[in-house]
This record gives sequence, C-alpha cells and structure tokens, in this order.
Amino acid sequence: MEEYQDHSLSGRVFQKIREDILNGKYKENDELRENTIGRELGVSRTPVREALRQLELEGLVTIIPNRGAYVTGISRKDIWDIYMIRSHLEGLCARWAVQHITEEQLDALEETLMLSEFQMNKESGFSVQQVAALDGRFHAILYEASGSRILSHVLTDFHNYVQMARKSSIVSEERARKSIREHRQILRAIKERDAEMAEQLANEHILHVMQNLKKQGYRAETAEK
Amino acid sequence: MEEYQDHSLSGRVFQKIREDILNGKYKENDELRENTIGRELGVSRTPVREALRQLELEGLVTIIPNRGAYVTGISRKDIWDIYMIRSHLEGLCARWAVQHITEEQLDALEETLMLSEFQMNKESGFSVQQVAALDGRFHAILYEASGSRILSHVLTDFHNYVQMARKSSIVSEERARKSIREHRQILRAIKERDAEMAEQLANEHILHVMQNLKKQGYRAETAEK
DNA sequence: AATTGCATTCCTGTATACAATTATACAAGG
DNA sequence: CCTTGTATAATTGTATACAGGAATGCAATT
Repeated sequence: MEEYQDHSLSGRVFQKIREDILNGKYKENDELRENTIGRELGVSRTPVREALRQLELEGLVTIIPNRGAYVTGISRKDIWDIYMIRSHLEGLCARWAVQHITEEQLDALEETLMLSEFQMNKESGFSVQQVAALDGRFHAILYEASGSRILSHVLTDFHNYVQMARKSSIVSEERARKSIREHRQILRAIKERDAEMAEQLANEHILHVMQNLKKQGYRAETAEK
Repeated sequence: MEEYQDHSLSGRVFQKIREDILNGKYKENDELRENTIGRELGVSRTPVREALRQLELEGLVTIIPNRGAYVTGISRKDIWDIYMIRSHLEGLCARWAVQHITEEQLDALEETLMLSEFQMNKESGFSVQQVAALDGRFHAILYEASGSRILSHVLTDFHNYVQMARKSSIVSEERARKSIREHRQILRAIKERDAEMAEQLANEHILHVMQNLKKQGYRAETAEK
C-alpha cells in the first residue's frame, strides 16, 4: 500500500482547523468564517472552504447552506455511544491482530508500554498528556495491526472524535495504572496467539474505561443541555 | 433537531458523482478529472473539487496530491470485513432501538416488510432492485431508531460502501425470502420490547447474510488482485 | 415600546485567472 | 533498444472576482 504525502495548503488547513476544534480553541457552536480563518492562516478562502466541507463529513463541523459553518457539538451521550461501540469492536480488532500483526508492530506496542510504565513510575509524577498520547498510540498500532483498513478507519475516527471532547481524558492515576496493566495483558495474549483471550481482554478493557467514565456522569441518557 | 436543505451546486455535484460511482459509471481506479466532470455537469471546477474532497473522506475516492482523484477500489475482503463488523453492531442497534423506537418508525418498518413480502409473492416474479432497496430501507429505519447518531452514521456509511460493490447484491431468491423472514422476527422482538432477543436476531441476521456471501467467494483472506 | 420595511453590509457560493506541479512527447546519448 | 534530458501540454492548487442570500441597523409606523 503506497502512501502519498500532502504538502498542500488544503491539507494543512484541514489539519489546523481540526486541531483547533479538538484543542478547544473553537468551541461548540462557534461560527467558522472562511475569511477570518483564511486571514489567520495566511491563505485564501478556497482551501478553507474545502477544509470545512471535509470537516463537516467528519462530523466536527455543521454547515448550514448560505449561512455558515459551525462547530458541531459532541454530547456526553455521543461519547458514551462511541465507547459502547468500541466495546464491541476492539475485541474484534485484537482478534484479527493476532493473525496479522508483524514483528515491528509487536515491538512498537512493547515500546509504548515501556514508555507508559516509565512515565507512571517517574518520581516527579507523570504527565497526563504523555500518558494519554501513549494510550492513543497503543490503540492506533493495534488498529493498524488488525490488517483491516475498514476496521482501522472506523476505530481511528472514533478515537479522534472522543479526543475532541477531552473532558473524557480526565482519568485518575489509579485508572491510568490499571489501563496500562490491561494493555500489557492484551499484548501478552496477542504474543501467545490467543485470539479468544485477546478479544475478551480488549473488550473488557473498554468496559473498564466506561466504568470510570460513568463516575463522571457519562451514560446513555445524558442529554446535557 | 433542525434540518437545512441544500440547494447548492456543490451538494448536487457531490450527490451526482457519488451516484455515478455507486452505479458503476465510474469504475475502480478511474481517474476523475475536475474539468471533465465540471463540463459534463455544467459547473466550474470549484464545486467539483469540493465534492471530490468530500468523497475522499467518505472513502469512495482516493486523492493523490498534485496528481488527481481516483475511484477507490473496494476489495472483497473490505466487504467481508464490513459484514463482520456489522455482525457485531447490528445487534447493538436493535437493542437500542427497543428503547428508542417511535410508533412512526414501527409503522415504517411494518410497511417496508409488507412491501417486501408483496414483492416476493408477485406472480410475475420479484424485482431484485426493489427488494434490495426495501432491505436497505429496513435497516436505515432501524439505524435511525437506535437513537444514536454515532451508531447510525457508522452503519449508514457501511451500507453505502457495500452498496458500491454491488457484486454483493447477487442474492438467491431463497436467501431473499429468508432475509425478510428474519427481518420480521427482529421487528417482532422489538415490538415485544425484548432487547435480548432483538440483539441476538439482528446479529445472526448478518451472519446468515455472510454465509450466503461465502458461497460467492467472499471471505477474510480474499486478496483479489 | 414593539414591530415592520428597507438599505447597507457581510458572508457564502460559484466562476475565472494565475501559479505550481505533473504527465507526455520527442530527441540525444549510451 | 533503452535510458535520460528537455520542452510542451495538461492538470491540479490557490487566489481573486463577482453574484446572490442573509444578517444588521435604523427609521417609520403602529
């Protein structure tokens, strides 16, 4: 599978707006004006327009014809739903990874786990951001290792989406440690080519994350405003 | 939730190209030139560009920077993967639908089923296209009824994607009849508010479709060129 | 004071113009 | 005959220009 790199403005603008939404610079229901953004990024409206259209399809932006583009709100229920869906798919992903994972990917998983454990054992305390990034990386490698571009695509989208409402990343230290231990178990199962075990552990892993989320008021019927 | 209608060219161009890909007018790896398409549709390159960028995100088109846009190939493995994923999610959808479905949606499901059964019992033989459309409609209503825009979005995307490779729509009459009976069972379970049953039936329904697919050479490791 | 009508201004939607990149054709050299 | 270099054409990427809705402000009216 060949990969092509995109040096175009269009792509960079897309990424930039995306980040700014995820970072919270643009908040829910903020209006995204083509001219304003274009001026900020030093480009014309054209690339901005394209980026906004794409972001709409990604679900991050809502476009009302002839009126403008607005940041799409992500409710707590949305996030809950995503985790619920993930709890049905991460297991499938792990199962497939058992068959398709490469040595390089196994090494990469091992590395992120080592780094995670290192972070958690630091005297000076751990960086929440770092640990979150490593968590994301672990799952991203696993998605890739599933050997299914379809499954990988879906799960990656979900990850990005959840990342947006970073409210959800408020995890306790206890949960972080437990999460890493669960990752280690999953990796072990994959190494031992135990598909059944890997699947079960991966699904349970998400369910455990959800239990933590529930404490923070996330659940199925949370309407929120 | 308000809905806004889009009378713009951009939207129409998007739909048109989309259809042409799904209809098979543009085939796998065909190059989609902005000028050519624009001339055909009587618009400038701008709306065409936007449409192509969106289609890329939908997975129907692959854009190589500075080179062009190409119709994305969908392998048999992709389709297999999608059904595999659906077999894990349709059940969840049915389960949620038990809680959220409205009377109107129940009626709509009933109607599609009646029409399907009518089609199958016609003396003159049934229209494959009609039955396929009704099948799609049944599932679409169910997705909507889940009350989860996230789940609905994912499953709808999958449906569109599979529809593209219409190879998969080659179903036997026997399978068509069985499929409709399974739909009826699912509807009954939902009406009786039996979430457990609805979930199980919906997942099994997809697995049955997959069994039929397998006969046609679809499976996990089908590389196909 | 609230509401309607209208003009102005702003913003989006589309077309066109120009720049940058890539593909193509063909000739020169090995 | 195949490779390489170069000029030309074709195509994409971006900026700008113009047309058409939508929002805003203000005055006139009730």
